[in-house]
Amino acid sequence: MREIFKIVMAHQLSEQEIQRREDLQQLRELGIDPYPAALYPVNAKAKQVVDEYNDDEKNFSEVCLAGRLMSRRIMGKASFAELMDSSGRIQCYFNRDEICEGEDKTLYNTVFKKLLGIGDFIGIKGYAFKTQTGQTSIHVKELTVLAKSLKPLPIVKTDADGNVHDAFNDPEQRYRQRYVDLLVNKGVKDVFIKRNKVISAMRQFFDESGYMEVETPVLQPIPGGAAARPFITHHNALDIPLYMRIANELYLKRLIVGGFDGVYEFSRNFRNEGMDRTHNPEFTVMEIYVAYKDYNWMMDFTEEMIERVALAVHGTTEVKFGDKTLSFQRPFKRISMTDSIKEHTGVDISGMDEDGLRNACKQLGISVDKSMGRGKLIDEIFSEKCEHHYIQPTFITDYPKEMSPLCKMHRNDETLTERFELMVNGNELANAYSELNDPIDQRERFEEQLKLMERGDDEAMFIDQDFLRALEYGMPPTSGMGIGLDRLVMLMTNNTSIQEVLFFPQMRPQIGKAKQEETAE
RNA sequence: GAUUUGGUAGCUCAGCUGGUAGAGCAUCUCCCUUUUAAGGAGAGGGUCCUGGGUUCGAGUCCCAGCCAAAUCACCA
Repeated sequence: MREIFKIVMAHQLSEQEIQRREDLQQLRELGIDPYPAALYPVNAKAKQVVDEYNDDEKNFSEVCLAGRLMSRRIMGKASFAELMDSSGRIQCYFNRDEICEGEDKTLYNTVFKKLLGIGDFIGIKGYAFKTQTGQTSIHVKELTVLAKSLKPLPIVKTDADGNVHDAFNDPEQRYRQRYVDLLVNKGVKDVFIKRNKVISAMRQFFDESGYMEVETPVLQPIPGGAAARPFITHHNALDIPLYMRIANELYLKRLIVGGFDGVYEFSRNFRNEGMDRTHNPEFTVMEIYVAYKDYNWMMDFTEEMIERVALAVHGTTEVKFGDKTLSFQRPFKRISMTDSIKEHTGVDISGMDEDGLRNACKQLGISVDKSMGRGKLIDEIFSEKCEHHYIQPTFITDYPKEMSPLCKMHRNDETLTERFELMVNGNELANAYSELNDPIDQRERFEEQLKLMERGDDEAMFIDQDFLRALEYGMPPTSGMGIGLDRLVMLMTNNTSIQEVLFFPQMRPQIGKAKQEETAE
């Protein structure tokens, strides 16, 4: 904290920042509070006026708007300016003798022309009209300073042909100062509005279906439900280590044991692993568990959910992604993992043992190591040779048992599990099971994970004794599904970087200057 | 973690084989009552990411470091 504060203090003010501080002081000297406390009685939005103003009706005859001043064209006693509020921008016309009715022209000549600048919040009262060039504008009768801005905003302009001039496009600055990015770059806000639509569409679908949104612990004594490296923290009063959740699966299943028919959670998960364009240390997964269902039912349910999401965001099931068009119209293609591998490699893995698989991998040019068990080997073949073929939404079903320690054994084949993953654009989007509810089988699966851990697989799962105790009380047949929300939003917003769909992606702190300060102390 | 590319004014970017730091927008001053990516004219503004080195001289060349992006490896 202190280090960050020092960076701010050490920062030297630029010419423009000094100018703005002087303007601020002068406003105060004129008796104008640059940060007034009183509410401002806004009665319209910029977009509303632009969309709904009618020159014949002369509606919006007493309009009151507030927002940031985003551009000014000052021409002597008359000026045009752009006001931006949450809905968009509208042009405003200022006339010296109309905003200053008496002899004193200070409000126009000094306050508006000299002391206000781009980025400042102002309030205006006036009436809507159309200029000679036909642009809907506000004829301003009254101007109020609402908040002074001390830093110059980047000026991004779009011309008549849609070309963007002087874009604020350095990704580092855009992510570190997302507030600026949101203000000046068109389309950034849209991504997050779409993200919100994705979430609402899912929530609405689940609620309509009668399932309940729940909250489960983020701080967990045993990080379970997935194979990943957790963040470790410490609770002082209890004097125990705690882990930030890597998944919420085991807690949601405890709630099914506790008698709920269906529970879901938008779960912020944390994994202490690498970062790249598809991985942020914290990310969001939606998980849902429904009693008395199986994975076949869940495939139908997932299809419907995704179709509804696409419709909510785009109004159609056809979604452009890069140079592809993805179709989220039901039903999606379904293929078993064994058939998929057969189709793309010609190898039939059914009944093959660990050595056979290891040889198959070698023949296919896939590198293997000693820690890999049967499941991991099959997974390697699939991800190397098959996964990238599935561009359109496709369910891959019936994964090998060793890869799925929380999943129920397949009803027709003991070496498989009742699991599916949904592949879109060559990547995994969702993952679902007929959940394992046999407590003795579950204990054995955990013990196998323990062996994998001993062989050097650092992703193997920990044994959660309390979860096993819950299963021993009895869990009904249940199907569960998890979907990577950030990944889904990426697909729905045509983004290839997770940072574009998170407001504040994780960044390494900038400390260069602070270090110098510290050594000087 | 590896490789590649980049970091110059508030923003976007030039800056050649090493020789006084440049442009557009923004800012400031002056002029101007319906303009529109930018009304007209003029002026000011720099820790060239940081620290070393080579050199008479480094934004430029070399070394180390910091930050970011892209590609690859691992995970969702």
